[in-house]
Amino acid sequence: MELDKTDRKLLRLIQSDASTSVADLAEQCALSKSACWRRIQKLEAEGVIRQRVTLLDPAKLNLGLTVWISIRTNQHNADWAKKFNQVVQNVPGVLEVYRLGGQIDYLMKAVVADMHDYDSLYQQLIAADLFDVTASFVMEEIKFTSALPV
Amino acid sequence: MELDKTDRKLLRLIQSDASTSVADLAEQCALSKSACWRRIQKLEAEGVIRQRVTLLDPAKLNLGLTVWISIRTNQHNADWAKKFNQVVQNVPGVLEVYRLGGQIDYLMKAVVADMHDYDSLYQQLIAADLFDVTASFVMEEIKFTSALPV
DNA sequence: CTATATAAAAGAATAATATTCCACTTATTG
DNA sequence: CAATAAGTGGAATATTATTCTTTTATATAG
Repeated sequence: MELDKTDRKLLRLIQSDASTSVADLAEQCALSKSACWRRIQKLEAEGVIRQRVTLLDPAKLNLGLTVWISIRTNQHNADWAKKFNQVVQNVPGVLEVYRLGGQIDYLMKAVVADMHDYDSLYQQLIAADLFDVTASFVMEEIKFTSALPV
Repeated sequence: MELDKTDRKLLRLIQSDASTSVADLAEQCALSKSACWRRIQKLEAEGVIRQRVTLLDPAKLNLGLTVWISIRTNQHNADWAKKFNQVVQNVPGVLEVYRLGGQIDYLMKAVVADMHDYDSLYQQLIAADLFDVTASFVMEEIKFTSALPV
């Protein structure tokens, strides 16, 4: 499962555009169509390639406000964690949740239409019994990519 | 540019799998192939659909450590902002950067192999003259989706 | 060094899918 | 109601993915 230079090039290309044809990829990677195709299959089978997704414009869907929510809790037990998990998985608008090391216990990304919409999301969250919640609203998206450096 | 129920269903489907065939999508949305295809084209033209990307597994690419970096600055001027922008755009491993309202000025997501790798990223960043930098390492990814609620 | 085995490659053949085209239906407007 | 526009489904065509076969390269034993 070692990735050579060609695998990496292939990954770089498909990361930024999942709809490029195998023929195009093959040409750019100096491979035949079939060799290129086999490499892609292999990368999928190995799990290097996880998923092909379509990215939408949040603003066009009336989700113009992105908010980062820092959470601290005083409930460090399995039951609470389970409940918290349940809540965040089921609240639409919550896109990402991370458990962190350090001061902040959890970091969460959510998209909402406006402040009023945020408030209703906030109300849903505190049902999970949080200790300290701090919201920071996104003023500007300076960089946003899903492309890992390969 | 109003989205009806069928558009929304279509968007939900392609958000989680960009490789579904038009025929499959058409069936699931109770449309003919050509009607379905035309809707997709329209959504692309309108900019609702932004991009189709391939998501890779960071761990398989030796990028097993995700870090969230909070930044405060005392340089609130255009020159500094421009320089900061330049730096973050060009450092690979930095995937996302947001300018926030509130205590924290900027929030940044980066992927690295390990602590040593993080240190070298940190060194590159402070070249941009930052006031206060706090790193929080991701212990667990509890939720991670690019699918907006439509 | 050659013979042979193994793996990988290219290119042709086929299957699947996307895209276009056209005849027809359904809504809209004066 | 007629006229027009907009949209639809299904067949025709073009493009692309996938499989298959033949060839080429690579490694290894003798």
